[in-house]
Parts: sequence; structure tokens; C-alpha cells
Amino acid sequence: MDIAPLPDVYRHAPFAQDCAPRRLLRLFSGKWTTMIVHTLHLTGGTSRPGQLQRALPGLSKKMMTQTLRDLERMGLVEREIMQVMPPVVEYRLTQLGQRFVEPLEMLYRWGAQHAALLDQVDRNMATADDVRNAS
Amino acid sequence: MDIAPLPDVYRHAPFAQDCAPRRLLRLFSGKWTTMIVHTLHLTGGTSRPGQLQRALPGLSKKMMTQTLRDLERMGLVEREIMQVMPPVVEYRLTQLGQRFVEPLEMLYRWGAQHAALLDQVDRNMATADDVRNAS
DNA sequence: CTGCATCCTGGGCGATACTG
DNA sequence: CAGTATCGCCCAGGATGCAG
Repeated sequence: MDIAPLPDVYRHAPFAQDCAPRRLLRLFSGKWTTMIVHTLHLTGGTSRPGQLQRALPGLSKKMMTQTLRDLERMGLVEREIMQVMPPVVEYRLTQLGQRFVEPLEMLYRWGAQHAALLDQVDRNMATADDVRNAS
Repeated sequence: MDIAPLPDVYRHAPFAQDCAPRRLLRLFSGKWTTMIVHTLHLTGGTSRPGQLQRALPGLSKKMMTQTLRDLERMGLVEREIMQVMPPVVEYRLTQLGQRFVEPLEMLYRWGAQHAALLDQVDRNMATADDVRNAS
């Protein structure tokens, strides 16, 4: 008995359920994921937790470790523990992790170069809110 | 009385609270935001809701309208209503909205070209889960 | 067909406090 | 200093039903 083929709509949809774009978005859906990866890159591929947290204002200790654990599971980050007192830990981008720096750099660079557009968006939202308040 | 200056750490942090990268991430933090914008672009800059929903399997009617409203508030999308029965509506990227297509294209293209890396990530997570189950 | 209101659940994320 | 555990909020986002 044959399996019914998927409707064309699904096979040809540019954003099929598990297409690469969606997978990439899911990978980087966490609030801090991309920034942590990118910061590790900026610091030469390796940094210590305190350093990391200071570089990312607003990042709580909990979210930092949690995100780093996720990144470890993905194989993008590895952790080295030195058994001394006080303990010293270093996080490092794996080779796989370094591959993902490129798209992030592209994105961030674009944002920096087009800050004016972001300003425009903020202004639009502000005036929209004004209208909303005036009603 | 002077206002105490911010610690250097904050002024020089690559990811200061409101830097362009963070603003860009916030803009596109919604699950469907980027895909809707990109789909509008793919369809020549304008499409109807049904069409849009069919192009994005999994997108509920509610989230579609909600995201589109947000995009309208940002000034990235505009809506045209034709008063007929049954009603016809068209969503269109504004000029501002079109400016944001470029970074999305970069990102999505990168994802498509590096699907192998995404596969590797999935495999890593799978084996990590195996270890977890074996314990 | 489009779109809005309502209800509800999961989980992301933060604050706090405690261990080594 | 690094990491874990616990608590609780809030809201993104999905399901359903109704209206124009």
C-alpha cells in the first residue's frame, strides 16, 4: 500500500517544516546564545565565566551556565576545568562552533552598519504608540 | 551634583545594553517574524493572508495576524483592504521593510549552504542525549 | 475569506540563596 | 570564583469560537 504523497504546498513551500533556515533560527532562538558564541570568538575563542558575564551586561549567572550547557550539547563549545582553589574554568569554541561565527558576524555587522534603520523602526513604534494613547 | 560615569566595562563592552546587534536580535526575536518578512519578499513584496499561511506550514492564523500587526507598528509592512465580499486583503513590504530583507537573505542562504553543519549539531545533541539516557 | 477575543499551557528567563 | 537548586513571573504562542 502506497503512502500518500505530501501535498505540493508542503514540498514546494520555501519554508518547509525542517528547512535549513528554520533549523538555524531554532538553534539561535535563545536570548543569549548568539551573543555568547560571538563573545567567545571576540576573546580569541576562549574565555572564563566572569569575563564572559562582564562582557554581556544583563546576563545572569544562571542563564549563562544554562546557555553554555546547551552549547556544549550541540558541540559548539567545550569546557576545561582546572582543579585549583579557587576553581578556574575556561570555555572555548570548538571547531564546529567557530564555523557559526561567520553568519553571526554578518548579521551583527549589518546591524551596526544600518543602525539608522533600527532608529527608524523605533521611531515608527513610538508614533504608533502615541496614536494608541490618543485614542 | 555630578552623575557617576558608567564603569568602563559597560562603555566598552562589545554587547552594551542597546547596541545595534541586540536591537536587531530583539526585532527578530519572534518565532515567525523573519519568515513572514522573507516570504513577503519572495512573493514579490505582496501577498494575501491565506497565501502567506500556506507558505509557512505550522503558522497559526492568530500568530500570523499578531506578527503582521507588530510589523505594521514597526513600519515594515503595510496592509491594504479591499472592501468586497468576501474581503480581500494584501500585505506588502514597505520600503523600510525591504531594507531588512538583505540580512535575512544572507542568514538563510548561509543556512542552506551549510546544512551539513546543522546536521552535525543534531547528531551531537542526539549522542549527548544517549549518554544522558544511559546514566 | 479575514480577523478578533478568549482561554490556557509550557517554558524561557530572572532573582535569590546555598555548596565547594 | 564557578555552579546548582528552587521559586515564580510573565508572555509567547497554540486552540477554539465568533463576527463581518
